[in-house]
Amino acid sequence: MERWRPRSLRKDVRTIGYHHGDLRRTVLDAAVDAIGESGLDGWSLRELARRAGVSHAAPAHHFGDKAGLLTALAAEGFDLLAATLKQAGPDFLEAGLAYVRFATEHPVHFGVMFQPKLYRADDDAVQQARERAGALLAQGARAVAGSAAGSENTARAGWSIAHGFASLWLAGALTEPAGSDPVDAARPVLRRLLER
Amino acid sequence: MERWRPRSLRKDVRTIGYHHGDLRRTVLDAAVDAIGESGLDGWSLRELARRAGVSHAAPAHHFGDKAGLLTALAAEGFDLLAATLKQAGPDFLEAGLAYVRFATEHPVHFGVMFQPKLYRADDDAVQQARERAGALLAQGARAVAGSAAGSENTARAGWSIAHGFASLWLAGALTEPAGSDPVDAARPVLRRLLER
DNA sequence: CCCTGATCTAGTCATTGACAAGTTCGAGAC
DNA sequence: GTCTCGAACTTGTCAATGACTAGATCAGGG
Repeated sequence: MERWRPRSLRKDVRTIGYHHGDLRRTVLDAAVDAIGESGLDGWSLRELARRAGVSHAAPAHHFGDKAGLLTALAAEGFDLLAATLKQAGPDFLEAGLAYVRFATEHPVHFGVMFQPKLYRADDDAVQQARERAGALLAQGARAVAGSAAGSENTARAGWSIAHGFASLWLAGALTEPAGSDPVDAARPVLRRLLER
Repeated sequence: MERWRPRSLRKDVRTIGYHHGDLRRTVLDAAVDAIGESGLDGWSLRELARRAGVSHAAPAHHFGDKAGLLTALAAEGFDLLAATLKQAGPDFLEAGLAYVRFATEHPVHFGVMFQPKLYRADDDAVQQARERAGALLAQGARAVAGSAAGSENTARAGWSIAHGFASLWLAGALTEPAGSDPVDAARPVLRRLLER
């Protein structure tokens, strides 16, 4: 976009000089935007660099390579999910709705998180964040399972129905309930696991 | 791999001459293999061409571009899903298990199908195949929903739990039930939607 | 025998991911 | 104040890729 200028002339504009200030954050946000617009294939590290106004190799310093950037995205996603679940509390229905809310509010993170082949799933930050979110998920699952026999399967059922609804919604497969709020649409569906 | 040879010398090996015979099928299969091995990013049209032993531009003739190939894959996937559901019959549990079986037996197709941004979802072949599969899905859903009020939501719950279980299994998120058969693992989970 | 359309080859160009080497800059040591 | 050092970023480069164009080959019908 903007032509390169000598350092001295650039200093005046914010802190955008040789040191960007928070390039990592900026590139990460640009990636979310780009992927959200064009899908998981419609972006490149170089494009993100252009959006951020830095050289084509700058992002590599922070993320190494493309997989590294997606790894960071996944880790951030699990952290966001953990935060959302924590806020929802231990009730199953609330946890499930929070899960759906997270997925629809952060569709790019959600999409990356559950495609381990896209990133380095064995990364430390990812694993730790995943465990934090997993613990909170288990908590919500226990609420519906109680301590009855087969509680494992009930927990899996809870996770599956929330995850499935969110995935199908994001895929545009549930167009019939119209463009209403996904969380409202999810409520009566998730309830089916409780009532009968 | 193999050097180019005049037509006369190549004819002896199968029907691999200027006309491959069934390049479309071959490339499609190669794509499934490649994506299965390296994920949705780890393949290229040129690599598929090399695997098939044709020039780097040959696949483009059949699919146009990368998205065209994935479009063909998605259409094939919906057809395969329809066939699997048809075989399972109208019972909800059987349909759900068939859904899971399809996803785990054709993980690449499944993964592509529900990421519309990767391909041309408005393609005719895709839409028709999607509708065929959708009709059979609705049939299985009706089995659990009956004609009660809120049957729409019950149907969505059925689809969600099957889709969610399949997705999580493929993502490696359900490692705890060990490497057992995914369909066996799904049975008690799907049942939770029926019993209580 | 030739014509036509489908299939595939060959050549090209801008773009990309990844890497190597050099430059700038901030912060702490002295 | 100056020196040093490491982190942040730039510049340059290369093989690989997607997409496009033009041309070659082949099969079948007239």
